[in-house]
Amino acid sequence: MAVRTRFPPSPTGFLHIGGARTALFNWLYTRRHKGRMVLRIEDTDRERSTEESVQAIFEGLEWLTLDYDEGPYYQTRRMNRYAEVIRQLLDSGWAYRCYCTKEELEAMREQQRAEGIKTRYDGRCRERLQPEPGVDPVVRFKNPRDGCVVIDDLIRGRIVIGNNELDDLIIARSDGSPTYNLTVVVDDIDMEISHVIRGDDHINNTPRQINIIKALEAPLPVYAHVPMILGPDGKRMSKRHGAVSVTEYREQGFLPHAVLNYLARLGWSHGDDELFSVEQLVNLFDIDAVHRNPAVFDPEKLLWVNYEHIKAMPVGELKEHARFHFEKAGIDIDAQPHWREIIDVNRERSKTLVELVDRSRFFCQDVLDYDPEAMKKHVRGNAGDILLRLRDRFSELEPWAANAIHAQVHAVAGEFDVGLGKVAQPIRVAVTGAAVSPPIDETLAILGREKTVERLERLLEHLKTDPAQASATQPRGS
RNA sequence: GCUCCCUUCGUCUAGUGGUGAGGACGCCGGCCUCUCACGCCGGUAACAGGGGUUCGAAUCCCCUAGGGAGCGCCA
Repeated sequence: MAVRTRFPPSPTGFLHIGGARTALFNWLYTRRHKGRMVLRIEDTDRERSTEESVQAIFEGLEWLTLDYDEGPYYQTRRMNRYAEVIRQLLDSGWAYRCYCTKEELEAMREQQRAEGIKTRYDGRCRERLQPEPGVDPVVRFKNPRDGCVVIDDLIRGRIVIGNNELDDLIIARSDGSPTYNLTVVVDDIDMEISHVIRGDDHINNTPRQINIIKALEAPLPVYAHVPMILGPDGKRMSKRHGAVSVTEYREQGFLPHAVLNYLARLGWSHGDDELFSVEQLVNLFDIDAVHRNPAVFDPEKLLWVNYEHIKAMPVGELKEHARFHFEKAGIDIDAQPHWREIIDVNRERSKTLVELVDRSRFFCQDVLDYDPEAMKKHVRGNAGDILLRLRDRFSELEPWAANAIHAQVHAVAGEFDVGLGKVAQPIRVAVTGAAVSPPIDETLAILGREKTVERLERLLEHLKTDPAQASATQPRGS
């Protein structure tokens, strides 16, 4: 059987992490089985659907590099088709008009709750012969009363639901517009969907949809219900759990393939393996290895996966992904002659691209002010003398390379009879404005002689004009 | 309330009748060390509970408990 899947978001918000995983599973399954995936925008809720959401979904999918083979189809453009099917169901006796008012239905549910039974429509309009004047009727599907529906779910196994648990659901509103359970069935049939892979919050809808498909005498797709992603509180992921919009992860400096890697491992595994490229995912993923139980989203582990991807990615590619973040920081990374070294030296200490940019900043931009804490801690005592000596040595150092710089730093430490920290830390403050950088010799080598000397001098100047700081001319302990 | 689904370390998971229950993230020690980070070594920590079946159950069955989802003229 040719595999045809679909990803059917409703454009009532951004593409969130749960939807992204559903899209991913569909995509992986489709690619793995050389099938075709269709994108379908389920926008029949005119009240809540927005064009911005449609764009956000496209953007999210594109960022994640999840492409599709057909579509996007819009349900709002298929209204005539739904009307036709509703007509057909009415004509064949599989559907009927219901004139119950909302008040009447609410009273019925109230009654049922009081009796402790499942709230559902009791089918009271099934036998109605005369229309109720002044009421625009809805159309209900006449669900079978006997027998049961069997779902052979690829993930859950066999699920059996008695028809007596189901009620006559509304397939057309009183304004004639179709509802979800009708449109999804019609579309899946028309688009010849072979595999329905969706969140398990849809399990309860599946038997109803199967009954409609049967009434339409169409072939049934294979179902696979994937477990939900839960927030740290064990509840279903939602807006209040923070960054759930996929594009938010881009903002925070995640690599799209790292997000995919992490998402795939939520509910799916391949032995003890943790890190996968997208290509490996496509080759290894299979739907029956997906678990039945829901998974809690762990931001810490996502960070780690991201870090591993940052380390493994070719530097040129990494630069392209980081460009967005460099630009936000006002840095033209392409203008940096040593961009390659800057990225390489920082990537292995950065869990996100935002952090990579932060750590790269001082290489690309002038140091304008000094962290007071760092000044207090490292630029004191004879630090000024040390910096002065360093400035002199560096000015004529040849060649300007990490090992030569290393030797000078050691030599100066020896001359002043201090530990390496007493030399390296003041340099860091001068060169970065704070107390953190890669190894000082590499850092200076990349920075270049000119900027190094310049920044040493600038800090020396700063010390002269700031009497609060320890001065180069004052002996220690005075 | 009713229906459906789920249940191995805090989290993600390996495990399909015989394991000292393994890995990963995190966390805690130690080593390394010019800061940060890495790396290395070590440690903490789980089969929800109760009944069966079996020579033997994390693995099979039942019950209980807990969690999740659904019960719309939303999708």
